[in-house]
Amino acid sequence: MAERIARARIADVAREAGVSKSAVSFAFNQPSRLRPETAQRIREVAARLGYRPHPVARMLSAGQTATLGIVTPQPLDRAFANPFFALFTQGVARVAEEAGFALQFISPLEGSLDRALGRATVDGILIIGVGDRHPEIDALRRTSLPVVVVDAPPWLDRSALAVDDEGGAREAARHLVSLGHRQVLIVSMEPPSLGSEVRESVMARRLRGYRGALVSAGSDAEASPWVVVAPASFEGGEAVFLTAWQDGRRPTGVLAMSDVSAIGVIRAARSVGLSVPRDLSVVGFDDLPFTAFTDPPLTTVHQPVEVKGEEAARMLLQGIADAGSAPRRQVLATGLVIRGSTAPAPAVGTPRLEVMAHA
Amino acid sequence: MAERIARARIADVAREAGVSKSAVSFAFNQPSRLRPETAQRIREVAARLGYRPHPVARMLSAGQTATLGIVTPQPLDRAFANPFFALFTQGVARVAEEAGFALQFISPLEGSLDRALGRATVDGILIIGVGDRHPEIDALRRTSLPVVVVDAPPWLDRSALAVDDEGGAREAARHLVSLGHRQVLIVSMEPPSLGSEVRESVMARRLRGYRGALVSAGSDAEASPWVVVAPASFEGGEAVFLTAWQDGRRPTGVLAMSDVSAIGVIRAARSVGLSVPRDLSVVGFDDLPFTAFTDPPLTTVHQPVEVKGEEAARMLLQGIADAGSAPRRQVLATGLVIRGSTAPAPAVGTPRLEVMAHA
DNA sequence: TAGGGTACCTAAACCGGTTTAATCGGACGC
DNA sequence: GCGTCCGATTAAACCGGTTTAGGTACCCTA
Repeated sequence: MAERIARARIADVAREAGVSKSAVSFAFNQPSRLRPETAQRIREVAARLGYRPHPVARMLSAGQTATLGIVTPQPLDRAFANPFFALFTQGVARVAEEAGFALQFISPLEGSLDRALGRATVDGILIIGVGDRHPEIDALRRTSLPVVVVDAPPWLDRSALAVDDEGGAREAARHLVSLGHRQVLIVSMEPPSLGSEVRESVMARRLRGYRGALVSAGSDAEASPWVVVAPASFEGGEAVFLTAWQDGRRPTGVLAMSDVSAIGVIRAARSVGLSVPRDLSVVGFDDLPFTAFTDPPLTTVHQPVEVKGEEAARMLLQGIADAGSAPRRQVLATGLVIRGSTAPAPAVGTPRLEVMAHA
Repeated sequence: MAERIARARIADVAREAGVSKSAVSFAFNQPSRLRPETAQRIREVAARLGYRPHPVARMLSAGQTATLGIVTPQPLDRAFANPFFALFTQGVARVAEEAGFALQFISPLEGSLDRALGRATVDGILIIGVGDRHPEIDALRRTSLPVVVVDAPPWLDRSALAVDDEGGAREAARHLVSLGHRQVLIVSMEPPSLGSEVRESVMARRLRGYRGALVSAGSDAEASPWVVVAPASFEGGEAVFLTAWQDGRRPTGVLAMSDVSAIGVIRAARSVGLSVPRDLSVVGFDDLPFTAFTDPPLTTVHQPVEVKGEEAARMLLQGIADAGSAPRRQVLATGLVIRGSTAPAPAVGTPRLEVMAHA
């Protein structure tokens, strides 16, 4: 029913107030150019008609949108399935809002990031989780908008922000090694999209860290069949551990590249009768807030996710404000947080039997 | 340095291809109106110049933005602090993307939702968590855009979507009562903004459910000094329980209006030497995915958060597509999920002493 | 009383597209 | 041989604002 009243335009206000369009515009943007009474009268008429300048029109003539775009390689619902992304967004949002910028999410439209980008009304782009071999990387490169690349190798002439993935991963692996673990399963993350090869991605850097520490400890991981891939989600971690278990893998430790998959692994481990951390040690990555409350509390690699979001937003805002500014690069520190999901490796030979007894 | 190349405009392509602006536009939107070779040539020139139609200009003449707006009464970083919001967003995103719509978040700009709304370039608005006494409710009411109100009483002529908050809360309270709890602390949520009175808000409905069950069981809650308010966050729940404890409150059960504050309560309870659920039973609300993995697993009221997002998006899309359609109202079911954070109330008199012994 | 400011307001151009109405040349029918 | 219709293309209007360049009227000064 609700007789949708057509939105009042500037011309309506002008006619009603008996002035020109320009006068109406001035009344709002440069009142000093009008006689006070005139400006006042115009504002009253505008209020009466419920007039609001059309934001799209304003954007068009202003040539800017006051909006930051966050590009993800996955559909948005999948991106938000990892709390990591929400946390990162928090950081971005805090800085963006402070600067009066809105937030828009840009995810592949009908499978195409390129198309999505073409439709995005933003002043700058924040790219997260897109490997440098992403099939549409060229589309992203071509953009004339300011860009900050997060968690990926810096592109030519673009600002980049990352964390010390390799160092954090190495620390995690060393921790397991020092606890006596030699049979270690690495749970990598699913590449964001099919065909996107991994060269300098987050996954690759963490893997290097894990491997470096494991190999130098003489772990079986040097043969590298112990790496499995799963989506960064509870279910992903659960499924991948179960599969590995069925394939006959009997690790005493798991290095997961995300907290959510680590939690999934723990659930799966329990379902096959393993006790964490007695039979199986699990290390996550990210240190999301809830990992301090899980059962057991998760040992994980901390990375400053919110700060990463804040800093990325700041870099981008600067790139927008000062188009000529040189690209900046920044790497934030990571560090292992030891909680309750890791313990000394069980004595060789026993875990399997013990498990059987439990099952 | 990166000599930012000015974006190619339609006029540039037209000049370069030796045709009119209209021809260029047709080449992309109605190629049938052009001779095939002409269209092809124009497209080649466009590709060479890296031309992309300016999305803002397109929006302006098209009169639509293909974007859904999500309005929150709080700054975005605070909204995302509750995983509930990310989960809801997942649902919205799934449906929106499928329909080719982008997502924009609208939060108070410089404290004003009204101003933020005026700047939002969206085709429809999804409002979540805004009570009907919100100071800027009128600004929202006046919007000529299609609106779906989530988790709030329906406004005149607006579609609304909610869950059975009262029923779920009642079930939670009855559960505690049936376990013998009579000293129950209710942890409400902080109202989204100062001065926004609560009449038919989520908080009010849940409170009614809690109280109804408690009062009929003869709990002390009828005097109602046992309701405390906290932000929906880990820290919020933690702080509020500690304060209540210091004020001399000695509940045997806690009914929290969000999972995150419930988890915070559990942490606080432990810090004063209580064991959950032996000394204190805690019930959350929302049933966020991670609550199945907490220590102990959380007993909580399930609400279909993602489905709520999906359904809200669907309702809104329909309102956009069919402006004349009648407003719809929908209420989704809730239900208690009993896990490990609730247990029979400790025998009267003992808990306090036992606690002391622990501390 | 003409020239120069100043205060106030308007006409018109512009932002970058889309769309409707008009133009032009050639093929066709009678 | 002339009117008509059609296909291909363009000019111009439009979306709804902002902004620049004027244009009046009035006052002050020489």
